[in-house]
Amino acid sequence: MYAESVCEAPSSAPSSPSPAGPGAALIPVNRQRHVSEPGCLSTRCSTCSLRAVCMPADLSSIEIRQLDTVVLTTRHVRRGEALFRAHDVFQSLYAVRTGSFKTIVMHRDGREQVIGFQIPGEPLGLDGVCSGTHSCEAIALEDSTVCIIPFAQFESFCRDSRRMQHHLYYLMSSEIVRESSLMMMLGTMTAEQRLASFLLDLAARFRARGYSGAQFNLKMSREEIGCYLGLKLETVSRMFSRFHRDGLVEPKGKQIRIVDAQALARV
Amino acid sequence: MYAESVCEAPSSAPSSPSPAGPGAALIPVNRQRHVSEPGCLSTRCSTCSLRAVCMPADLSSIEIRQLDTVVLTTRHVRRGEALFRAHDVFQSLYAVRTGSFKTIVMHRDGREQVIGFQIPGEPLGLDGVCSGTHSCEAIALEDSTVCIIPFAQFESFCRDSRRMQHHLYYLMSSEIVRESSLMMMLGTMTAEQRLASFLLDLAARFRARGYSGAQFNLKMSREEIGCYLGLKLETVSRMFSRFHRDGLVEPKGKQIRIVDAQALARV
DNA sequence: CGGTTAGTTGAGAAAGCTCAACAGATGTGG
DNA sequence: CCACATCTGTTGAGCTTTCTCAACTAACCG
Repeated sequence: MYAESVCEAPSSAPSSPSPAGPGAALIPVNRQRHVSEPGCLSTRCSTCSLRAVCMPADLSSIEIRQLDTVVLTTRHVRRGEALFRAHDVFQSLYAVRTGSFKTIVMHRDGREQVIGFQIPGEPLGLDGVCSGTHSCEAIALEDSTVCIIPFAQFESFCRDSRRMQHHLYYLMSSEIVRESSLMMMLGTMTAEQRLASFLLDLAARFRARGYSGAQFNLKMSREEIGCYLGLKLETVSRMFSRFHRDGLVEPKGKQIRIVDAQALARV
Repeated sequence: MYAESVCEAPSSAPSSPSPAGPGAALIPVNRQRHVSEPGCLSTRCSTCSLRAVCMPADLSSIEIRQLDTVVLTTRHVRRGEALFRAHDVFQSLYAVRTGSFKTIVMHRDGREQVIGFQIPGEPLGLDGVCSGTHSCEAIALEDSTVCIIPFAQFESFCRDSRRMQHHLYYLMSSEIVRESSLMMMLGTMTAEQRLASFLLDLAARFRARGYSGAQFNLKMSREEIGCYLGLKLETVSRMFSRFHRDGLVEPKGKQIRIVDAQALARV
């Protein structure tokens, strides 16, 4: 996890054996026995503390109960493993429960571009809806868990619930807007500005989840950051050093402390 | 228009007076009187030759009739004018009928990034769904016409028709995928490769509409192309010259002839 | 027809890349 | 628990690509 104070399976998860093999990593969740620990993620949407991030705020209790019947399973993905790969058949959307992912698109010549980093509460797999196969791949940056949202069931739920319907539109349109502003970054910004806006974006997302926006752990390498920002890892490293020298950020390897967010925004 | 052989209001449109002032450019279409000319765009979806590009292929006749009751109006946008601007309230999706558009996102400091060029049959406005206001703006590259798809009505139509519902998902997800591959381009390609893939993409889209993929008119300036590709206009111009010298493309100003598409794909 | 805009080309500057050396962190097996 | 290997990150030097600025030409418009 990025922040220290998160309660579910923290760094013990990496060493604990995955309940299912890498081939069949679907783990059914017992919906009756599992009771959410205080302040923790539940295995059901109805009691999950991330629901506010992941689902619309104004669901009725009936809708929430119905949601529990759609989102029945979770899946663990070990660090470095893929949740899905390009050309995999699209069957489900996913929501990050714990851990984090990168999504990448691959050019035929092997070049890859990281198109996003996903942290808890964020959706994965929306790219698969249009063609029935995924166009990008999602790789876990650390041992992670996702909720599985089978698309067929979710769709029929959406036909019943206008709010859910809207939420699905919302998710897809948000992804469109997110990617637009990323294109703006790639097309018009200097290396310095790209890294600054990356850090501020991450900070805002952590803050929205109740974590510190001023201090967090990057789970991705300098190379992955570069791949996301359209830069080489050396350039990313240099920019971190520059921010450090100028008193904007205190990077200790992957541990980042944002010292002067205003200045970072002005870069 | 890009291709010469398109029948509806060709280059006469620019000089013909807009039926409504620039402020209130909504033009009601009389659904009964207007009959589609042979091979031409109709003012109704049921008889529109672009429907195959714009809507799902397998609509029932009932659905098509219902579509006619949703898409009632078109709007003319003069060259350089905006169909919508950032922060405008989102009310409708649009489909380009004639002409072409660019969509741009603006940074607060005035920098702008072109995030797409839209030609007939392509959707506009999907960015507005998530927040209720548009995040980008759509500017006509030439005198153009769009079909107006009021989102509220379209949504309720989608609740009745699973095919339309799917199509809306399809449109949004396609936009996500399109933007991903654009990010790949901006993040990993050289100037030469960017221009090559831009030309090949345009060619494919024209071909899909029955126009020549080997020869077409660019309605956008070198500067706008640069803004899309994350390059300066001089660089775009130099790359055109290089392609010309190498016998890949014959550019005569805005008139482009692709001589060696294979080589272009190999760049 | 003259003024304006769009496109081309050249020369020099700058940002970011490549290659290389090195330092720290991490992990592994003895 | 240490030694070694590996991986990740930092820094420097020189190079490449693209940008900037400028001059010039072509196309377009009133």
